[in-house]
Amino acid sequence: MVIVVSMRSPTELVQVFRDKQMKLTPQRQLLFSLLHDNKSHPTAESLFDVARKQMPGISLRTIYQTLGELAEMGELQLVDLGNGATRFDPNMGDHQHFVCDSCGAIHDVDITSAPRLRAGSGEGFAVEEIGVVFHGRCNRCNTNHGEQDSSSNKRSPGLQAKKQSKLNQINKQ
Amino acid sequence: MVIVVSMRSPTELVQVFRDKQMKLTPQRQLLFSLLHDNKSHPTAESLFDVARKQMPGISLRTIYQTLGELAEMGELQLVDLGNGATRFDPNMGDHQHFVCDSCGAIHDVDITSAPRLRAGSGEGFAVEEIGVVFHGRCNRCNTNHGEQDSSSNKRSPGLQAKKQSKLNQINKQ
DNA sequence: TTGTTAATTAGCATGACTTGCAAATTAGAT
DNA sequence: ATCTAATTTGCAAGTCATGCTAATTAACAA
Repeated sequence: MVIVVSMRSPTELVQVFRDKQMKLTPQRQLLFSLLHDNKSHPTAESLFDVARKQMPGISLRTIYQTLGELAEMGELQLVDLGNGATRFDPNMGDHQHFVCDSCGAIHDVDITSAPRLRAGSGEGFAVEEIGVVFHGRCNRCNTNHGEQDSSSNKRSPGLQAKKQSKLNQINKQ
Repeated sequence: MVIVVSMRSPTELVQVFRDKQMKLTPQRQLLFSLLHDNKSHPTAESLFDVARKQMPGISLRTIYQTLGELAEMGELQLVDLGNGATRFDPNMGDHQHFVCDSCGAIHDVDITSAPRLRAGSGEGFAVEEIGVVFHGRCNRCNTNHGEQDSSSNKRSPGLQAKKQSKLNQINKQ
């Protein structure tokens, strides 16, 4: 049983925006469609690149703006995996993420396969949210190759894992 | 029973550096002492500020450099809480972190109060490491005030929680 | 103590990612 | 068609971290 919970459909979002008296600009509608059912955990930049193909004049600033609004409205999740840029996840279901430290791939992890956490309460904290990120090697990197990623990737690749950014750029092509 | 696992003592680190034929500069030794038993989860900048008082000429670049080395050597942990700058944690014990979304405080959470996770394996991933960050309100913010942090702090404070940076600067004074 | 040298530091430039700002544009109402 | 407030653009600026290199210096040897 796989539960897929994606962001509202573009049509539904149109309604939400109407209700909030927000303008339905073509830029916003384009992003609605690009995000719908999008499981790639895109960054603002990667969405920008895709959006640009359909709407050459669109601004990266607008991408950030709109994504920020959608996040505030609870229509998508911001995911910070501690590496490069913020990821945007239209999957609003209760799930976590697995990051392959070898190829940089990001996969959703069904929260049910991880026991529900309820810690910290003993220490007097009011825990409202728990972020979990799994690190390791994905299926492909684990079986296929022993090489993959020659450079330092053990852990702490220099504080900032710009590795990720590089990998993204490579993967784009 | 509270298990405290801190970084090696300055004296021990001196030995480690000697063994690795690394120079024992006063800058490094100062950082050894500043990090020892440090439970404040400092950023590079905050360490810089403290270090500067004892060694006015020290460079922020050196702080980053040394912290990076210590992390590579497994002497301290890099902690990315998804807000502002990277945190440095000399506590190498198996623990996680609680972040107060109201005041920005960071507290260690004993991993034993959270069930050990072993998820993702079902999906064919080789999980090597799991990062968990608890969000909520700390004791003080929860009881004392209903106000605290007037500005937007609900969640997604604009992708990048520079809030944290501001709070740090305030707290320094 | 002095000299030698490779490691380290300081300082500035640069880079990645994100936001602030103000002028120009435009969706939606009249 | 007009009006106006919301939105988009484009660029400047900010934060955090790293690259680079000249200057400095710890550690070793004579």
